[in-house]
Amino acid sequence: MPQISVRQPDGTLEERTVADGTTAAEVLPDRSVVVARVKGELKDLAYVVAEGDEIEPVTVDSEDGRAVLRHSTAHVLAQAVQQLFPEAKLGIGPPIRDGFYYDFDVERPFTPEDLAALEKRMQDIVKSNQRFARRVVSEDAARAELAHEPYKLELIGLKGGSDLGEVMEVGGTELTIYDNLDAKTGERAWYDLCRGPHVPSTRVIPAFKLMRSAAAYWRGSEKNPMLQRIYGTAWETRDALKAHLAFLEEAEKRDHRRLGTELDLFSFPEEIGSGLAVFHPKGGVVRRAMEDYSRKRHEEAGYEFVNTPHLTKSTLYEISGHLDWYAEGMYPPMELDAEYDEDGVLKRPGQKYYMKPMNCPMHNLIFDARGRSYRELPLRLFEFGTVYRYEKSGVVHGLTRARGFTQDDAHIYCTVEQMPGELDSLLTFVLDLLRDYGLDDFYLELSTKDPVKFVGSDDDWERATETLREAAQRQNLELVMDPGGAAFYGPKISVQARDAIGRTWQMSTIQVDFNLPERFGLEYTAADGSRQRPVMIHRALFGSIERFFAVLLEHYAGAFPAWLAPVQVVGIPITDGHVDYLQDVAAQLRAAGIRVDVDTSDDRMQKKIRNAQKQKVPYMLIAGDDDVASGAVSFRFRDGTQKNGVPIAEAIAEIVDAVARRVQV
RNA sequence: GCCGCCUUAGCUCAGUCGGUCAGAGCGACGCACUCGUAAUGCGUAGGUCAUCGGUUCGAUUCCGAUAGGCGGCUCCA
Repeated sequence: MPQISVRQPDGTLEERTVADGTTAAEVLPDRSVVVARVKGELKDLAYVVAEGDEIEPVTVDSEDGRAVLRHSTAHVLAQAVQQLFPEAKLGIGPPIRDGFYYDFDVERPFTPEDLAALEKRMQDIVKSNQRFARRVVSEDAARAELAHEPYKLELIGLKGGSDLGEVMEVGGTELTIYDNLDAKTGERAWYDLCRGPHVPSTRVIPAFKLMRSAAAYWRGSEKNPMLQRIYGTAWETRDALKAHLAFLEEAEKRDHRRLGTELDLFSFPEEIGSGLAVFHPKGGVVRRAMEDYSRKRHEEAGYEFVNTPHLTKSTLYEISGHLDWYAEGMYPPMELDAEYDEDGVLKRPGQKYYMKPMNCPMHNLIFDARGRSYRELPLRLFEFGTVYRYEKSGVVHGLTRARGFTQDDAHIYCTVEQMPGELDSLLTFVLDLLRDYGLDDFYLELSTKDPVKFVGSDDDWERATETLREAAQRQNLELVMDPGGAAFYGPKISVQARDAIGRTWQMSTIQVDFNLPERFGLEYTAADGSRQRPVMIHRALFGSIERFFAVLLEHYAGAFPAWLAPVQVVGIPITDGHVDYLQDVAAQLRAAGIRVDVDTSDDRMQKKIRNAQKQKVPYMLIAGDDDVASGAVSFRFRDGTQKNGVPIAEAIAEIVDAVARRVQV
């Protein structure tokens, strides 16, 4: 008669004595409970409770509950695939954010028709109410049972190995197989190597949908064969599924590539090349507004502005080491100035020139252009520096992953002692500035040394990492660790921002670098006359202007706050007779620095409103006889509300004020 | 780079199982309309159906290559 305690909905523990053989399902009878947490571990509801267990219900609408639900749905998918494609070999099938996937080795890739058929078969399996039954097996028994599943066998071989965090198959201390048992006959319909846990039966899966199929390398390595992956999503209710699909639709509407075309902001002409954007006049205005404000803030914060070329001899990146680490990601070099004699024999070797993938080496040369004093430090060099990186063809993605982009790049040279203070004020500066652009929900990520890809001493790394951690902690923001995520030359803090619909984007990065100052032999003269090596801090707030532009575009769904909007005001006359009146108002607005157009087309007034609305213009100023008579204009805002008969001077003041305060309207 | 899919007028997309099938809406332009808060009407112009090559009596339609795009994987200093 085990004594157990059961966590109640109000959080308290209830002591209970239960009969031998009592299962978690029996102590947690609520139908929304899919698994139990026992001593911190998730267990099937079929788990037989033991003396001293603390049993906590995990409901399907909790984070863990959904993960279990999705994982179980992945099993249902795999069963359906093997029914429809008996030759399919199983890869892995874990839950992921918002859903799950399962990888299969199949003769041919899945088609959309296959997915529809699979979804139907999955529904049948769900309806048939198969029970998920856990069974512990020995390694030999598992090998025998799974002899026809080469990938599963490979996983069994890896059991106990490291970095299997995501692999649901063999995570625990023992190997288990889950059988799917028919509700009526108890016959085994399917089985899979899996550490579990699972929902008690397929009937418990309330809502799911297959999303897409795509290829994926087995175990994530380019060297391995490609499997076909099917992505799906599963939710605790039909409404939750519907809400998720609505979210995806909303995200699609906000896609910056779509808005870029619709709002005439930028394009990627095929003639120029993949990943290379041109900004149209309207996009150019937004971009300039973004840059101007950033420039002003940087000036105020003590940055000095520099400019550097787009091209350089290979020497520079040999010194910096970038050619050793990142040659793959650079545009191939141009060979210049080689001379040959009549016989084609090389007389004078050429020079290799590269498009620059980073600004820092150039800034180092500026630091090194003359002797530096400790009195100059911290020296903050800032540049909107355009760089070119040869991104692999499959990764180029609109403005967020381009081959040419402009970094708002600065390098701060300071003493070791100045570093903590500098990092502290820098982080505050970064977050304040991002808030001014309308992002206000952040968390920080600390990327630490990659044990393989790094240079410099462990001491330096440790000191820099600690300093960054301390600066991060002072911000009172959530801090997430990213072990091994640093660049080769130093640890990094990145600022992650959540946008209006809850997606997170990596924004600013701040990196400490002990390496480049050494490679470039950077020095300053200290107060005691000795030569010292500065520490270098790399930082970009936007990351790239193009990318930040895209993030803001999606964040605002194209409806920029007035200070960023390409057209801030559109004047809409009721009839042609009111055009001159509005032109006069527009001239006054223009004199106040406002970007304003008057719609003089021969469209009807309603059509002009529709056009301005579709262009997401923050202010429509409408004027008809009534307004002219009283020296006023009428506002229409993007949300459809209106404010009529506003005296011109007042209207101008309101708009100018909203722009100056950078508020959303 | 790898796998799959896609590329028809400025945009969004019909269509051709190889043979008057090159279409629509929006946009642009023109004419009429002069109108109070999300589409006035009529008309005109626009495409060698991504490019190159092959199969065929005949290709936008089938095949191949290339370029570009999309979704993933890998990558992202």
